[in-house]
Amino acid sequence: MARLQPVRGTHDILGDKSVRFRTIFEIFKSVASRYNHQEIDTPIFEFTETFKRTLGDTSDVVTKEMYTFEDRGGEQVTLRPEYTAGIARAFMSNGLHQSTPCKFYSYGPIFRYERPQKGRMRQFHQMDVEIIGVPEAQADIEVLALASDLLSELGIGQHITLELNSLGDPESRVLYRDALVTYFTEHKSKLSEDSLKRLEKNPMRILDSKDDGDHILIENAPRIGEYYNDVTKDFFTQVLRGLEEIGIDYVINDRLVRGLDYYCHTAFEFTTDQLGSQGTVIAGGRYDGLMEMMGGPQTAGVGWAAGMERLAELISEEVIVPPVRPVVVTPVGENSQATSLRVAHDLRANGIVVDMGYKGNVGKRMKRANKQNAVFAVLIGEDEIDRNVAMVKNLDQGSQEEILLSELSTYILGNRP
RNA sequence: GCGGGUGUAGCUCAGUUGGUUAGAGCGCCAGAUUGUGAUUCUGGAAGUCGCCGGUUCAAUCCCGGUCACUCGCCCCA
Repeated sequence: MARLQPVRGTHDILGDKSVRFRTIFEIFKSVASRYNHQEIDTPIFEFTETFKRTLGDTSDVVTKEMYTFEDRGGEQVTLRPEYTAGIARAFMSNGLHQSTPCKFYSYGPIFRYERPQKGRMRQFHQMDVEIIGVPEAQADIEVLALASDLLSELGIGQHITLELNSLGDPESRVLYRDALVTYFTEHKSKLSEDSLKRLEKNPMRILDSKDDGDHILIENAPRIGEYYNDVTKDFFTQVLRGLEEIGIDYVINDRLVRGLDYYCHTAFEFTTDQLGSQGTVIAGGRYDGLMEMMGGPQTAGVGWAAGMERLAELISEEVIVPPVRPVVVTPVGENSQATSLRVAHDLRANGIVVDMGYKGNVGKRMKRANKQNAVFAVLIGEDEIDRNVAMVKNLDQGSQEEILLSELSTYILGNRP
């Protein structure tokens, strides 16, 4: 047993979990399609450079969380730790500058070497949405609306808060960052150990600190809003107006920052208090600087990623689509095997979900059918074969009646709940 | 990478202040019921008490290590 375990931080998806995943993805697909987003599937691994370049050499993701290895040809490759870089790469590889705007959605596994805990795994799944090539605020609004629609269709909108911030355009952002560094450097002695490190690597992260001592300092720290230039103010206002126009509630959180370097302007998180300390369910923002950072032409982009595992814990039971209940064809006696096989095949050809009672006496097979949550058991014995009928038992009601084989699928299609 | 908790049957968990054959419920298998499920009754299988080492006449229990899970920090979906 010892080694028959999944690798640490990975999980099998089956049974109820699988049903939840399926439901969430179907809803996601339908909402994304309504916004005219197209599906894109990029490889689950890329050259390590692709992520290093975009995430920044000092980010935690790059320094300690990537699954990186050398393949047999000596290439350094990495299992994707996020979606955006891969999609941006695909955008450039396929020369899509010609066909902007590009609106994509995607879904699949993501890998991060982290210490597992509630709501955090080493292999997990994200759904991703991107609009590339639209520098206007309408794209931000649309992408937020898509997220909001998704959450409400999953039946969890009321438990979730949209937190929103503007990181400013590059000019504002640099000014603010400098102001922060100056401020915190003056108060270095009072900063927590973790925040001292942040001061070196990612000063804006200090605003996010959970340390009580830091909180007092943060209270009096410069506010990002004071450093917005006109471009930033105007852009942010457009986003907020747009959200109000379509009735999406938000809370401005000027402490909301981003770990990744390529974000600017809008940054947002949809959060809940129902998942313990990993409360972010969807997160994203605008990344106009990304493509240039990767060596391509300047191209605007905005998008988000949603954590499937986290959504799966929240999704409302009413929304979950249970698997289709089967009809179980049950041969009675050796001589009815062939006919049963033919009947099952025929029902399937008519689009009915059919399973077979494979072995045991009739009692055994009925028990089996019941356990499979079957709607009908179709019993076929020599008796029935002689008269070209089947005994169809309704397992919910306990009633049964003989049906002509030629009318079997019509009967089932017409009488199933 | 750092800190806390847990590890007994397929699942959820009791239990042993160290002492013969380690228990329950659910589930599973079989029978009551050889052409009729869900209820009921009867019986059965199933455990290297996570793994390695130490202490002891004796360890599932105590000690050390290790692995896994879990909660939190860092960080993030």
